[in-house]
Amino acid sequence: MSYSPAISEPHWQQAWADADSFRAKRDGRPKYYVLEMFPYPSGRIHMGHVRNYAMGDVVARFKRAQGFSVLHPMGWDAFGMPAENAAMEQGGHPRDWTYANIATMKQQLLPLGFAIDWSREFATCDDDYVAQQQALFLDMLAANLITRKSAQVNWDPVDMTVLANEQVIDGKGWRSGAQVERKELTQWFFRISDYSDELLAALDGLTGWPEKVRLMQQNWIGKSRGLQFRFQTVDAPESIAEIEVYTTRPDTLMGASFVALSPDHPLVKSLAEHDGRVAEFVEECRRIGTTEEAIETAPKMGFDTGLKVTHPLDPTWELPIWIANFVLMDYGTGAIFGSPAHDERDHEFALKYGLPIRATFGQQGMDLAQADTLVAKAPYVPMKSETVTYVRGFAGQPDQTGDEGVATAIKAAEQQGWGEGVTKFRLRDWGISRQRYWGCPIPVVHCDEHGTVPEAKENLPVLLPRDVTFDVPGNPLDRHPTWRQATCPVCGGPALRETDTMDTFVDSSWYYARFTSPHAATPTDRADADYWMNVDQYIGGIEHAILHLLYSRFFARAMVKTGHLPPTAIEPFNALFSQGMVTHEIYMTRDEKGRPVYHLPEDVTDGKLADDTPVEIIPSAKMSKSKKNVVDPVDIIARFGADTARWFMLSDSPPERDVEWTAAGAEAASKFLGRVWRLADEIPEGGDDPDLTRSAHRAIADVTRAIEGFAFNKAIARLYELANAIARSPAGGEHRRAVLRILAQLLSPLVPHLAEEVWAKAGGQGMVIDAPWPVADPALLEDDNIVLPIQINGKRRAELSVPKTMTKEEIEALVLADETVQRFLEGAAPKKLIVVPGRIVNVVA
RNA sequence: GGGGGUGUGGCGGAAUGGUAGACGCGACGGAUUCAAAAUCCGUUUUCGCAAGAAGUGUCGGUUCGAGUCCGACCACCCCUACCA
Repeated sequence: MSYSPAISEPHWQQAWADADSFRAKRDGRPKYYVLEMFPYPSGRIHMGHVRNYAMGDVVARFKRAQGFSVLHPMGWDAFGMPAENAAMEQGGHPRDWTYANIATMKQQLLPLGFAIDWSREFATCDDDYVAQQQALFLDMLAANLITRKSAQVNWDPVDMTVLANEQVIDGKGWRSGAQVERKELTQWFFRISDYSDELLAALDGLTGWPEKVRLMQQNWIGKSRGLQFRFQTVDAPESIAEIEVYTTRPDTLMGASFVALSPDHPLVKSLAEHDGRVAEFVEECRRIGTTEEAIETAPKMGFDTGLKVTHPLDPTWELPIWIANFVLMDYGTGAIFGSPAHDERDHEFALKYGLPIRATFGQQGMDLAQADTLVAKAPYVPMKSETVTYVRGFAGQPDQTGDEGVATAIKAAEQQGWGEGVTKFRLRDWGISRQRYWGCPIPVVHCDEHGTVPEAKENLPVLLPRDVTFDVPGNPLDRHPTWRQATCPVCGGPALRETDTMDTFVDSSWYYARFTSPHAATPTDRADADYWMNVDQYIGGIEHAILHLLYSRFFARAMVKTGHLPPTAIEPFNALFSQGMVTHEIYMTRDEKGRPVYHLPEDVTDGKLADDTPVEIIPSAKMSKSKKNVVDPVDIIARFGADTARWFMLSDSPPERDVEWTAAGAEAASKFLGRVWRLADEIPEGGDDPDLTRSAHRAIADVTRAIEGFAFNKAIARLYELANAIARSPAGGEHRRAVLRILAQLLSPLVPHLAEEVWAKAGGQGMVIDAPWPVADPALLEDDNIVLPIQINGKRRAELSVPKTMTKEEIEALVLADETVQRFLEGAAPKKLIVVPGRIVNVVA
């Protein structure tokens, strides 16, 4: 008989299901909530899913064995554009496409044997989830966490929808790849920027998060301290009497040589109405901003309005007002003053348009002429912590650091009453309106009399109409003959429904909370939320380091404010782990025109195709359909079983790093698991082997530590060692069985099906999944005799086997008597003799 | 431009400042076999027959002792980017 995962894996999965082993229960035990980022139902699972969920499963099973009440749920991030795209391309309905994909993927996921509480499963497109998300929306609206404002948005002309800034990559839509246009629309916004400071400050407390992710969030929030003030214009139309600017370098104000407005600035719009050339220039900026290469190489472009402002420190000094393409409307006030001496962009702009370049400071000790020379060809931008000499300063000592210069400049402006120190953030409000069908409808109506009115809670959910088509671009909700017709909850009169749906990031911003009570008639059940929150361990890809995690942190705050989560859940994820990708070599040939043709791994043997054509092997990259370097988990499970896939995904590479899938590695994993099975299948008679007991206890200690430290590759290395030790050991009978039971327990989080087989064969009671995690006996972790390496001048030259209890003096005597040591010493006494008990000896000759 | 990270055998990777290369892959040798697959047992950092010597990107430093700590440099990777 031999190991047959195709039979045993479904058997044990059934046994676990029969025992309802994975249902999360609120009981007296301490709880543990482990969550992996839920998948988008694209249609098939891939190796990345296997790796992600295998890691979560190890944690879930390990904590379960340690006596925790474990919550380990699974769901589907089910709204989003691919469903609509599929409907456009192949016909059909997004809803049908999505639920069919969910069914397929669930059938692919189940054979992996994950310890998931499937009774909590939901999809974000379920009517129930939509209902609770809308209830949450109304509560947030009432709590002033949502606002509606007109905003410049990124418009994707292909998908006919608005994109968030972060969904625009190099000026193109992240899904469609189309050039993004600017467009003004009234949008719904979550007021995340109200929480900028708090979201930033709270990062310090997230000690269970990778430093890297915290840093990325910190940069994204982008806090800066600067001065805000108004320039008075000279002889300008009344509508532009003053221009408000923001600067982080107010200390360079005496080097100002121009004021520049963003092309999107409201003042520019009013100027454009009177001056066709302004309108033309703005138009040109927009064109440049959205053409192919422009983003990288965009030249500085400016337009002199001919208008002037007066300098706040010298009313007789006038500066020209320009419009410049490099000034962003989204940041600060959309207007700046240019100080070319100490800013690269301003310097480039000044050189191009012949504007003056005047230093405000130079290297320490420089006089005015030297400083001006210094900045003539290139700007001087030292670290703000560096001490410089101000030659055109207006506040503080001539010699001070940039930081001091900024602080004293702000102070002076405030004292003189013409400006104030302000803190700005890069983080902007989160626009959630999408002109799409397949998303959660925003539950408001527009009434002629009462304006925009929230839908009444008793009228929820506002569900999507099913009878829609996707034969033309744009939002089918706009075209629907009756869906928009609604009743105003205030006056009962006729009203029109909002046709925008929510950004799908909204759906994933609170699903972790919903899992604590997935069937509650409110967004959460407080008793459940209080018990299960927070997520103790969250696991997912680094690609969500900023958006998803930041939005989730905002939502947790919003849910605390609206009473849906306890205040302790304000940071919802105690610990975060970012796992690496699954990669594979790429196999390529070229067609007659030299274009690359990619080949699937299963079509390549020994670097050749079936017809003997050699393929070019390109180094590993993330598995992707376009490069055809994909391995389908379904095929691997069919061939080797789930445990092999799980084992290989966790072995070799550290979890945070990329892992390369290789056929040889998968086969090796399968071979090892077969070997373990045979070890349990053929248990010889024989006696005890104390060395084996020691090996087992060392393995318990090491594997436990490795799993706790997310070092699954190291846990696996120790399990190889234990299996090898058993194979070599003369132990037999009950002693061998006892050690095999320990092996089964240690294997169970990683390869749970095989572990049950081994447990059963080795005479374990019940199922290994119900056995408490073993604890190592400290007395068995060390040998009575230890091998002490002897270094001479720091190089290992000899070794000494001594009893653990031997004293330092006895060891010293033995070392000096050692043949090798004597040869090196050549009769002389050692300069120094260092004995680190139980560790090492170093002889300094 | 800014920020972060990583450099260890043919490969993936181990090493609380204390025997560098655990464990695995691959390779090589052997056993078993009519033969092969599977399985089992060895060897496998480099140079050297050996004794031995060298060795963790480069150069320096701290230390009895450095892959690990400090400084400079080189290379590669990732993120981010006109943020005033």
